[in-house]
Amino acid sequence: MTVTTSPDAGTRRSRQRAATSQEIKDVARRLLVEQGTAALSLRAIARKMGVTAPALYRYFDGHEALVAALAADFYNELCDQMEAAEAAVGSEVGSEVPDEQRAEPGTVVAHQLMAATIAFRTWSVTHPAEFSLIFGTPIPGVDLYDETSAACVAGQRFGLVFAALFIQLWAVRPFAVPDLSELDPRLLPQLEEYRERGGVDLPLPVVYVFLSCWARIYGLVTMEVFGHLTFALSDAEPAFMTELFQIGRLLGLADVVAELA
Amino acid sequence: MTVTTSPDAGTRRSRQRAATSQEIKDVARRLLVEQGTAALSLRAIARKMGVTAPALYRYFDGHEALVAALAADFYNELCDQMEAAEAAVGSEVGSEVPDEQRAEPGTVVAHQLMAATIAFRTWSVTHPAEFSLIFGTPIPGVDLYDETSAACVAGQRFGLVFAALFIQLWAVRPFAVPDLSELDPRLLPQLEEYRERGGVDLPLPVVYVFLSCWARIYGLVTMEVFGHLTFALSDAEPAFMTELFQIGRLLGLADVVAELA
DNA sequence: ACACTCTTGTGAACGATGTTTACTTCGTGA
DNA sequence: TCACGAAGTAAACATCGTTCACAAGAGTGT
Repeated sequence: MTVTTSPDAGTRRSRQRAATSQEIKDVARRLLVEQGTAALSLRAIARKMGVTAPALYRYFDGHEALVAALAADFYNELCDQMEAAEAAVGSEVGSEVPDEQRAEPGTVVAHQLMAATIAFRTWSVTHPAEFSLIFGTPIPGVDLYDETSAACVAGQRFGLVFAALFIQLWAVRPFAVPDLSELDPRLLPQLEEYRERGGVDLPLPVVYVFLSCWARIYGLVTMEVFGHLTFALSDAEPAFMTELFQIGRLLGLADVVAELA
Repeated sequence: MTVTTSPDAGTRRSRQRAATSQEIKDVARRLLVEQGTAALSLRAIARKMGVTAPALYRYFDGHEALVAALAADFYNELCDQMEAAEAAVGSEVGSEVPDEQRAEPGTVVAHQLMAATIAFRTWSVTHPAEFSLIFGTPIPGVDLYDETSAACVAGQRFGLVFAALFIQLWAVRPFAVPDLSELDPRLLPQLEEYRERGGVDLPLPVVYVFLSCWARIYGLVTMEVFGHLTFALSDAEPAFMTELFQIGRLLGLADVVAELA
């Protein structure tokens, strides 16, 4: 019934079990990618595996549980991609020119933030089905943001990837932010609570700018993936880069933007 | 087979037909709202209407056609709401103070733009199921943005509500926009084509700002409706208003924002 | 008034789906 | 060795969209 999350601990049975569990998710993902959300059916998965549908209930509590597990995996894969892009920039930029010779401090962090954002879009655009599962319309009956859900912690990890870079950037290279008076008074306690609970240790206006930037990126990428931008643009990548650079300028990264453009 | 779009033209049979067609959509919507996307099934609709499922095929080509028709209706309802809000502001503000006495020209248009945007969010938040259908994950098998689809022209109408206000605002009260050099070169021809085909007669940077603003609004509202913002905010309305005002300032409407805040 | 046509609706059926239940088979740990 | 528990199966139930042949009815032309 309950999915044993044991990694590969001993008892060869559990290893077999984990392998089968993984195979189910692999087949499910292949079906999802190749034939769309509608093809993500237990029976189809079972058929592809040469097994009957009820057998899958030994590994997942049902269809929605499997979807939730997939979502968690996708979240983590996306985070991995973003962190990989971040790490790559770190070595590249860092090795080319010693940090002391740079005109501005925090250039590496800025590049990492850009790279992570680009990686977010790249993964999303190249994995539209997976993206839809985690960022699209909530699947009826699947509370992705429920506690006790693996997808929930994965989602929080995702949030922290951006947040950590933002915090670093602010620490090493603060930028202009709106005045507190420009923020809706009712927003402040919410930001305050998020700062504490989410571990985003920043001044409130910076927290707002962070959320605002994330919403801009999310909006643009979501529109692109869902085809809600085709009414205006045939290829959304240039628009994304333009928007990213505009955000960069907003964060006082004009030099980094000029370097990348 | 084909849905007769005749309003209520003569032949009492077609009136009856239109009424039944409307009842189907009404029942479908009630099911959608009360029980979610999954409950939007032909059989459930038929059951509620005291009729068998195949009867519905006399009115709609199938499940996806019904969904597309609903989407078109929702689009139009949303547009109506936005235009109503726009019209209300026009009379209010216009009657209070004669336009010549205002400090800045175009204040009415600015208020209308704000009101329409707020109306967009209000409708979206109070109609999450309907919103999901038109702005969420594309339903597999339903090309909402296919030509020949009623939803397509409704979608274009929606785009024009914002665009028209933007054009008016720019005409009467131009604002600061990014330099052409800040736009990705590959973006320019796309903007140019959209300007012509979409009838958005504006300088290219203004077209970009328009799309950027729309993406920001879309992103924030989508995140709110889909619950992708709950990780940080318990009530997204203050954040929305803050973002809206920030956009207003970006469009040189600091006075209007101050007035509304 | 009659017959004819076209519309509307029905019932049965087909192939899918998720899920539950009882039953079998078989590996593994004591 | 042997019993326990895990893994898998077959059958069944309730759904779903969709198609088909057919019956009843309204509307119409003569």
